[in-house]
Amino acid sequence: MSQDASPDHQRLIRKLDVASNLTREDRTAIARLPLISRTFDKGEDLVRQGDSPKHACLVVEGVVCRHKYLSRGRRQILSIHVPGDMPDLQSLFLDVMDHGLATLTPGRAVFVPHGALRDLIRHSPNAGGALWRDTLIDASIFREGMAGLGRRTARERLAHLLCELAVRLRTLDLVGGPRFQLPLTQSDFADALGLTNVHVNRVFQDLRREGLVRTQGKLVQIEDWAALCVAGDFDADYLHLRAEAIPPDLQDGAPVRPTQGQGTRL
Amino acid sequence: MSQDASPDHQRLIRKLDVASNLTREDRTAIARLPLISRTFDKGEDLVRQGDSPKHACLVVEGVVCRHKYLSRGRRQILSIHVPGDMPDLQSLFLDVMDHGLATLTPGRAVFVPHGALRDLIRHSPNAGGALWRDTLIDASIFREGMAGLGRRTARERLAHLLCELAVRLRTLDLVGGPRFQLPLTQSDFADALGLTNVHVNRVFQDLRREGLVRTQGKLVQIEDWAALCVAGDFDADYLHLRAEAIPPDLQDGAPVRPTQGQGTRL
DNA sequence: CGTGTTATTGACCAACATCAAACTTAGTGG
DNA sequence: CCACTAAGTTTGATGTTGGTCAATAACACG
Repeated sequence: MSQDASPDHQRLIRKLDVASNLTREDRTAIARLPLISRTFDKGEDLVRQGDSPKHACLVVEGVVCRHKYLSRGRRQILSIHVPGDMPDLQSLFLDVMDHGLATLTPGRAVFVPHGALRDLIRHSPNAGGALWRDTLIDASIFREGMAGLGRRTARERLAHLLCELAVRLRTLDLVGGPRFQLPLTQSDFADALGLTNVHVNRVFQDLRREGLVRTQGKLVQIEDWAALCVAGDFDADYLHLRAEAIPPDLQDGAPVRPTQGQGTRL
Repeated sequence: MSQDASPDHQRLIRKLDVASNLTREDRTAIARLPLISRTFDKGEDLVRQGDSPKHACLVVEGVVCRHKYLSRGRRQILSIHVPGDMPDLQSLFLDVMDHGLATLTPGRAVFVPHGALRDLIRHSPNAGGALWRDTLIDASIFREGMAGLGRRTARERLAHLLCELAVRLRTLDLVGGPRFQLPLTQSDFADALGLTNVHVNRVFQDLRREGLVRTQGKLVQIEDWAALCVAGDFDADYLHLRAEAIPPDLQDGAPVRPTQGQGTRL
């Protein structure tokens, strides 16, 4: 790890390290990024649809989501972000935000000027690759989200989301074990899963009754990791984690999906 | 346009030009990419989930889709690709395919070795940026897809998809006007929209009855662009097209969505 | 202790799925 | 040019998941 990196820089380094290999030089360069810190209440907008931000946002405390509003007040949460994530990195190349960024809990974010990121990319192509790769993993998570919203049942969707969050929190060292806690409301889950809060509530009751999870208020604890993976049809491949970054306690449990083909086709 | 670029190269240049500004040098560099051509029947796999391709695929004829298979034979089409698209560009940085690539019609694709693309990125950072931007627009389309699958009705989803395809085909000069033809089956639409073919059929009948579209066999013609945009809650912003690339005949009709904020927030 | 948020419950409903059959259309070969 | 076939479209009857609405209960926080 870089010796002189601030805790906020460390978060970013750790995040990129989970999916890409960073050199010592990359870390040093990242540690030099200027960061502008700002705290947020729950439910605040960090960036709004239609904005043209000049900074990229790095979450350092709390939970943030990307979301879209549709006609008739409908809302879809596109992704949920935890400390280390850069949820609007795409703004570096896409001038106008096609979605908004909002907090789901109180928290803190730091903002990196686009110019500084461009310099980083220019001078450290490898770190630039890590950033590109991060945006590609983002897209992969969206794809998995599409598959879920399009074809999975409510129960599968909820179980799958819980599995995903468990893995992501765990790989970022944000929680101690497969039992993690996440302060989201059932309405938040509903907006993320394309369901209503009422139905999310009922599905949560099912999962509790079957002993897969436990909830206390807004906190969720996974009780039976393997069963939850099965219930959610969960396979972590789409997160594209480096093998070394996957915590051992989460490595099995993911059902082996029948691979449809091996080897490269020209 | 580059003088010495092959028609296949031209397709790619045109595609990147729709969203990014390419310099003359970029075009020349792109025109030098080695391409390996291959024709395909309908329903063939170009790349499979789990593969680790060493080439990126550029569609030059026909229609291709990215898709995922889930348990119990369920399938979700993630995106539909037309000539000019590079549907697995992400494989440049993500080693293992988290989804498959298959043809929906007979067609032809050319394959670009990853090495050649890496060279291009290294020597033409601007062209590299255009590629990165292309993958980011990809992600934006996924986000819009998530919002649709999660929160839009069957009717809105179908209308929206037709609008999107119309704009993309039009900006790539693949069709002459807002009335375009697309040889997809209703089952293809169903897999893309998270519906059943039966229900897609019924929604198509509604749209025809109301005079929004016309179908003959597998061909779809848009009859009332403005009304279809309204029916699909369609706003092309998420495609992140350069203003100059938007064909005039499609510029209006998209409903103005109330912007929720202006200006950059720090 | 009050007040606003979140969770829970129940009755009822709508959109879309399922299943199965019939009908069209586009090719294909004789 | 016609019969044959396979793929795709259309229709109807029926079932299920999850939505809607509205009220109540449980918390959390000042």
